[in-house]
Amino acid sequence: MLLTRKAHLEARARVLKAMAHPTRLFIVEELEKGERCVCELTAMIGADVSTVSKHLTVLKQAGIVADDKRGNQVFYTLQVPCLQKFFSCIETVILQQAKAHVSLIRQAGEG
Amino acid sequence: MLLTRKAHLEARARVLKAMAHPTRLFIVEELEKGERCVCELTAMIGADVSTVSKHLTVLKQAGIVADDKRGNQVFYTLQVPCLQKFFSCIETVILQQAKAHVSLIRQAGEG
DNA sequence: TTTGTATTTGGCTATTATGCCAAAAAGGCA
DNA sequence: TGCCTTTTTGGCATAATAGCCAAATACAAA
Repeated sequence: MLLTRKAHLEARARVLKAMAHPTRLFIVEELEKGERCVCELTAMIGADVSTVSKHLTVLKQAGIVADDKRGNQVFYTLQVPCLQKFFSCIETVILQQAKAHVSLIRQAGEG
Repeated sequence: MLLTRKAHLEARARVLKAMAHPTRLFIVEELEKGERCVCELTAMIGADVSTVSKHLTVLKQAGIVADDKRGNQVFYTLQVPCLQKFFSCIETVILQQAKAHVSLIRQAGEG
């Protein structure tokens, strides 16, 4: 074993944490289509360039994306090959949550 | 579509964020083996009961676990059926990260 | 060199997360 | 009822995160 259990849990948590932001999830989804430079992502996201740059740094430090400087632009690419099954798991949670909310609303209506 | 894209990204981020902590990942892994009461989890984790209880609340609000009160104990169960493929994806990121670190160390040694 | 574009970094503030202790709540049992 | 166990909640201190602006850096082109 390369990692103790605690270290392994911490490593997993770091990766999850890096993904756990709407803007960073957007970036990840966008990069699934192909590489994008910071300016393209910034235009799509509509936040300050510095904010987008910092989000990209978070993803990069987690090993989720890689960067490639060409000219005065920096292109980012996805380094994770398995996002589809990753997110299909999260979808089940979201669906369950939605169902639970509906149940609560119905209960409230009945009460 | 039930959710707009932004709302959907936020929903995904909420689920990921709820998982993005070593202690909560530990709880999730433990609950894969079966239901556990708060006192059992607390004994294994070695933090204050109130801390563990708050972590469980986070997981519950994200729809990842459910609770069942029996007597004066509360048992928690996992509500996510697909963790194995979920984590196998994260593992690839962790492995890539580890390889990247090794490369950096080698480069430093050569320099 | 000078200017312009693209990106990162520093600094600041506001918000949120974490973990402990103390106290409250809820149930079991004498 | 009174006491014990289990769990949650409130409060607090500390730390981390997010977003913006301004400044620095890097490269290209005139």
